Amino acid sequence: MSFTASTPRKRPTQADVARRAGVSQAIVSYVLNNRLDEVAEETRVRVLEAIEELGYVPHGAARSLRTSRTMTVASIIPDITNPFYPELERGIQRTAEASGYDLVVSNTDGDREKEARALRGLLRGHADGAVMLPFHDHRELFRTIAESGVCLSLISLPDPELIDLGVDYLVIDTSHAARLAVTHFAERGHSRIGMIAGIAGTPPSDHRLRGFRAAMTTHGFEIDESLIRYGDFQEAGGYLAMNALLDRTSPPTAVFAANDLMAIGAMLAIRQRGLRVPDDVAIIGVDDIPAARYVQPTLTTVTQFTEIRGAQAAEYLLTRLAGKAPDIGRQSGHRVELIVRESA
Amino acid sequence: MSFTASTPRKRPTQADVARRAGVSQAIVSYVLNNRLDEVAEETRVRVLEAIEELGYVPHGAARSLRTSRTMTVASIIPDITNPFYPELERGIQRTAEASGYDLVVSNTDGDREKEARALRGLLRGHADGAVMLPFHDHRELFRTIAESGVCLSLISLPDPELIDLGVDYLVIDTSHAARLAVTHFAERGHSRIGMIAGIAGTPPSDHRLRGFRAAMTTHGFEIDESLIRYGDFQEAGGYLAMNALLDRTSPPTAVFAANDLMAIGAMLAIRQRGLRVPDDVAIIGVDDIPAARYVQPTLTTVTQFTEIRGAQAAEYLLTRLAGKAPDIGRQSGHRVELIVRESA
DNA sequence: CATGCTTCCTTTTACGTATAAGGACCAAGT
DNA sequence: ACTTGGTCCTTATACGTAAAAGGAAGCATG
Repeated sequence: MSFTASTPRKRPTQADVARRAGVSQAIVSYVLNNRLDEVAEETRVRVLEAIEELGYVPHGAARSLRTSRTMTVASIIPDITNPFYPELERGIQRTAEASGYDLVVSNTDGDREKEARALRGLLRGHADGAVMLPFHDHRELFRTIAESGVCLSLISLPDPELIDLGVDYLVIDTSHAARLAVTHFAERGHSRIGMIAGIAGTPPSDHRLRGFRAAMTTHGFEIDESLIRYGDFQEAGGYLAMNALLDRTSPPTAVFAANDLMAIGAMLAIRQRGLRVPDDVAIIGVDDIPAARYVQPTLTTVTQFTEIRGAQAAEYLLTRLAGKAPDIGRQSGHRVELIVRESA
Repeated sequence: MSFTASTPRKRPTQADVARRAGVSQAIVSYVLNNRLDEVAEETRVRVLEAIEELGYVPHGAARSLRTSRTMTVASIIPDITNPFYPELERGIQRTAEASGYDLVVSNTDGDREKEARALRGLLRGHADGAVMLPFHDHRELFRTIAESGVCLSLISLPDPELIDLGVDYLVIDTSHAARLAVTHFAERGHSRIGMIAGIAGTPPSDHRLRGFRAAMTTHGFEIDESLIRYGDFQEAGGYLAMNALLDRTSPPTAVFAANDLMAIGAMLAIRQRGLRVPDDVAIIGVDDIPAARYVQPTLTTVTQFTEIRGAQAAEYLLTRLAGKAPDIGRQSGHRVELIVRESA
């Protein structure tokens, strides 16, 4: 194997630029950082020309070693293939880029160990801060991270101790989504209502399940535990869970799914049995993913204003990075809203 | 605003660890890099204990300044909200993580300037290499990047000059996808075939359009230019384009959409007019996104084996980063396959 | 004419790491 | 007794940058 073809021409440094412009390295640094008072206009032009000619580009690692800022923010989310998250992501990215930050995305699959791994990456100084939607409890790690000066903006229920450490929260109690769904079902005369929860133990599933139970009780409906099934937040999980529900001697007339993907999977199972949505079984999901508008029948769902929320979480982070945030973490709730389409 | 609450306890360095363990900083570095021959077992244990006690974590920037390796790879893709890309992404991530690399995702919106910006990020040394699906031509920038020693794995048609510089290619000529679609339509007796292309000038659109024209000619069908419309690769674009097609006095009996999202949008437009798929208009898409299985009717589409392909592109990159690749860039084509469902 | 103030440089330092180079000590070989 | 060689350290250096500190010249001030 010869190495004639690929001669990684070493990239120029400020020192190279300085030599070419006939000044010291410091001057180049001053020019790059716009310390206009430090350098004469004529010199500045000469330096800029040298930069152009050599194609100089600052060395990120060196710069952040010196400044202890990386100008990147991390985004730690469970599953990019679930359409909910890219939308969240897009909101985060839009906001981060507007402030000149790069974005690093880590996909955790909702796996505890992968979440921890991504968080430990923060300790290595990969990013100045992170927006995260955690599936698991990482209080200790969060603590260490916050204490080491990395900013955090979490999309979850707030932890008072972490708030004290300056962690911001976008509170995401989607138990209310369940309430909206059950109320809607009730208004349409349903009382035998089932639920397809998500992965047990994860916040998005647990909150919605809790809200479901509360709402059922409020409306005076009996909660039949056998009408509560669990899925994997994917179409397949909704499909399987729905089939299990339909196999019962008295299946539910309405089902609330913890997210849209599972709702869509559930509708498929219903149709495959020759039943109709919403006449035989009504369905409501959560998230309002783009596909909700394009399935047949179109999906009634609870929107969380996903992209806006991502932007908001990122906004928290960026103001904090800019030093414009209070010492104590902020928190804000969010609106959820039922979008009535054809499925319920 | 007081700063008592947030006292960013400065993170410990190797020097701190060394002090605590009663050795020099160099020894700590040796321990961390497993230079077993350099340090006595007893000392090693003492150092490890000190690391544990202080919660030392290596400083990424310092490390990569020293080693000129960042242990991260970048992934530069047009649109994370299009379900096609997260799947590609997942393949890339799986492969990268298996080799201990972190992944940085940049979303370009297919925008020329954003693509260029992400690429310039590579020059700053953000990553050791990148997997990219470019929408635009960046030959000069690619050249500079490759010459500066950053590895590239591109998902596009190969550029001979860049191949010489060691850029790997996953060739993605989806013109063949169009051929499969047209042939399938022909077998079902269609001859008045339209197409919903994507954003004009982008490779995914142009290739498929070119393939479409070629296939139409092969089958001896007349190409009615007014039956070729352009969309934005989103449902909305497909919806609008299909409406335009249906407004014609003699609409097509079959339509090939450049991707599944537009195909789904097109089906919605058809249904809204009280027409049926595939009886009145047959539809074929490209990508086989998850939703293709869940729309009604289910979508006939051409799969590109997306996740596998992402993994393959990443594989190219990683072997190169490991120094196990030939100087000259590699390239491989890929299989595409028609998946016949209900829409055609 | 000393003094201070500007203006615009240069020199120097530090960030945290990896590693080359050098040194101290001890056992073994001649 | 002196090299020789191994083992296990320490010291020193470089990576590329930002910025503090210092210095030289020119000009105005008293």
